[in-house]
Amino acid sequence: MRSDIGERARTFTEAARRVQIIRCAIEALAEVGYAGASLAEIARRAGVSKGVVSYYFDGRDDLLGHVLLDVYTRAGAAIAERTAAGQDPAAVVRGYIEANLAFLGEHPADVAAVVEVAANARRPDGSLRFGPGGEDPVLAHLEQLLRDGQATGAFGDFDARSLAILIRGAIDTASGRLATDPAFDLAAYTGLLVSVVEKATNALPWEQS
Amino acid sequence: MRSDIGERARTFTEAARRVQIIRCAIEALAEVGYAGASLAEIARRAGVSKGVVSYYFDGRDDLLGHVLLDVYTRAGAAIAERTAAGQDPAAVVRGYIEANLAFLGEHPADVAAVVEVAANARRPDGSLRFGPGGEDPVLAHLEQLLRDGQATGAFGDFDARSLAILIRGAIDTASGRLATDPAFDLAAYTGLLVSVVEKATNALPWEQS
Amino acid sequence: MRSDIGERARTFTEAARRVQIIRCAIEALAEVGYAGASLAEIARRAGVSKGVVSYYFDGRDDLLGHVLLDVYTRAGAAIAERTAAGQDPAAVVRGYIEANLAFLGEHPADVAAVVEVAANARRPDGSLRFGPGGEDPVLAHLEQLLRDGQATGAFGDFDARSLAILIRGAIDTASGRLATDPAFDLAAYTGLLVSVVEKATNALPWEQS
Amino acid sequence: MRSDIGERARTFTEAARRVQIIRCAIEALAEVGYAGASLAEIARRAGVSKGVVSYYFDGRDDLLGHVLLDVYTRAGAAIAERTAAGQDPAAVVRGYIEANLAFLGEHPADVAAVVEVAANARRPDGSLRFGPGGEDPVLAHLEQLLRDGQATGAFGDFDARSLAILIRGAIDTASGRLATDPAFDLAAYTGLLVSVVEKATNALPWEQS
DNA sequence: CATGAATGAGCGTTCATTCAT
DNA sequence: TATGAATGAACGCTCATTCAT
Repeated sequence: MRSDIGERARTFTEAARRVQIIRCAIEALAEVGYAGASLAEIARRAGVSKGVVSYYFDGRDDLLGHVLLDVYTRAGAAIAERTAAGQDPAAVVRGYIEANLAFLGEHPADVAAVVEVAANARRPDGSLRFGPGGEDPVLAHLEQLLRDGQATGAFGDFDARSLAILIRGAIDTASGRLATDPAFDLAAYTGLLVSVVEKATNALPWEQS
Repeated sequence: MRSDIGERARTFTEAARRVQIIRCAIEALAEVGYAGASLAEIARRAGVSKGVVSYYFDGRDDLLGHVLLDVYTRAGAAIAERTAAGQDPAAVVRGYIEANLAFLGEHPADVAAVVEVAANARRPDGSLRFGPGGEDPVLAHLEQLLRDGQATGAFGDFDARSLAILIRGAIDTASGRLATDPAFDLAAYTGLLVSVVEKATNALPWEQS
Repeated sequence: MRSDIGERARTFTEAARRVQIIRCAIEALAEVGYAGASLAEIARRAGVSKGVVSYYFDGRDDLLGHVLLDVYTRAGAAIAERTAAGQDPAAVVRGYIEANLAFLGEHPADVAAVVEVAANARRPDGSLRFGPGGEDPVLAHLEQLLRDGQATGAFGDFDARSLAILIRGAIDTASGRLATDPAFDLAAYTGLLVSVVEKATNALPWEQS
Repeated sequence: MRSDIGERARTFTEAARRVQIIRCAIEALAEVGYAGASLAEIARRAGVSKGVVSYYFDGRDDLLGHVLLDVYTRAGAAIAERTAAGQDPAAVVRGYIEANLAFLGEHPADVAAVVEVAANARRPDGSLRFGPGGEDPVLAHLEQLLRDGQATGAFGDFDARSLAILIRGAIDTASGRLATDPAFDLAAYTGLLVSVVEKATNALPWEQS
């Protein structure tokens, strides 16, 4: 069987196996890193033979791509809840940040796994396989949230692209911090980032609520 | 020949070879990543045989450690210039950010190489070799700059540790951005980050709630 | 697959492969020596790829350890038959010598392989891995056979340890002789050694000064 | 310069260098074994560069051949003293054994080095380079001493070749014993071996002096 | 004479992948 | 479906040897 992304899994059993393998891949990536997460290591954690992994996925790269897809899907759903239309832009951006960091706090291994794959998976020519090639939908999404606020006049006149990059950087760095620094205070960090972004987006800093 | 860090290089020729190899290692790390930067690849770029690299360095780990040391040394010197004592804290922090991002703009491959090594080099037990274990001097340094401002009253009352993490995240993300996004405007980003940090550290948010 | 010594082989196929590889390793050790018996050479003789050897054994050291174990087990069984309890001590010692030299004559490559491994396998610190460290059970066993004879009065008063060393030296040297000297007469040598040892252990050297 | 064995060394300095290197090679062989005694290790012990060793000897094999030659020469001289013509055969054989074991006791490293080289140095085709090919002068010498005794009637009727092999085996094994067993009593062993050989060679065992 | 820079072949090992069962 | 046997390529590394200086 080949894993045609986007095609519905044939059976429940099959889907469950795939999920199980993806979960074990995430565990391995988070604990022993990209190079350490060999097929043998992932299979060992899943309690199956190496062949099974090759059977359900079209090789290691395909499996790691599904790790990305899986985590992005779940994180995206959690974030979408907090950035639903109809709210005022400031609340949307605040919700975006809080949802991102909350997901991080609840699923640190998932995020760590995504970071490992995104930073290391490469094509044979050496270029990043999942690198921000061209568009980067994650960044574009956040940038759009900021532009929405500017369009309605709720936000001031700042460089939306740059601020989006800054926010993503501030969010992404928290993953590594969480993994290695037991003293890291995620709640305090969330509060600070929200506060900083509010100041940065405020249309009238001197009359901030 | 062994690479006794801190010991004076025996000859000019030797030092030159070591620098050349380090430069090629940086190039390889930036272009094809940690796993792709094999001894063979580095040797190929240097136009020498694999044995030469083992001759000048005590193995791959030692070479990559020297890559870190080399870049940190040069970046640290550039940053130290802009954060010299005697200035007011706001200028120091601004200088810190500008120096970091300027180094990034001038030496993107060096920074990318450091990121590759720091994110991937692991000990035999699987733990990150250069990971922020315990103290993280880079972060502690920035945190201290912020605390200095708070101590003098130049800065307000914020969580210095969290802001330091935020700033480092905003700086570090710029490396990946620069490497993959040709439209990335480093100057605009620098300006925005400086402005955001100024607002975050401002001692007198007098209209703020 | 790991080679858990003492654990039952999982399948018949696996056990057969392991035996085949051990046999080829013995052949290689006997013919081209310790350094020449590389994984590639052993794999070549077995008609498989290098990876197979690593698959069935936990590296070269583990394989060579199993060579020792395998030969010792078979030789030990052959010797035990001839040194069964209940016989008089002189018969036991004679049986010991004859069984050793008979095994040598029937399995010269096996013994040569053991000699290669025992003489050359070293720990990372340089010390012999299978060297007579501390007790040397082979020597101790023979020494005990001699002491048993002394205890019953069947043997005279000689230095049992020294005679054991002498006998082992006389046995071990026959391996190299057999391998390189086509004129070596094993039967005559066995007869002489038995005769010499009988004189040395004789309880009644009544005409002796 | 090439080391044409048998040609007189050009200068005193040169000869001294060669002796120094041979001495260090012996040391290395005795301490870290055949594989561990690399050119680099030998050069390190001699306090010179690797090139020097290659300069004074025609490669590693040539150097190790000279190690053999050097030790054999010195041991042979010591043995010759004790086996001078004109003595009765029993004294000659006794002298041979005592001289061998005395040399071993006084120069254990030299003998250990010889054992390492003789057991491991091989030709490209895998055959032993210094193995007892064809004649084995050492063994033939001892065999002749025994035959001399038989010819004069001093010794009885035994298989001289076999007894020579036995004696050599008993002597050679003492080297390994001495190196690894601190409790080994060389004097006692020498006494036992001499006594055993006297019994074995005695023309009239029941009238032994 | 002596050095040390450099090579190139071979080492043991790992691992993604394939495939017969 | 699932296994595990097997491959083959690449890895980091060591070492005897060569050679310009």
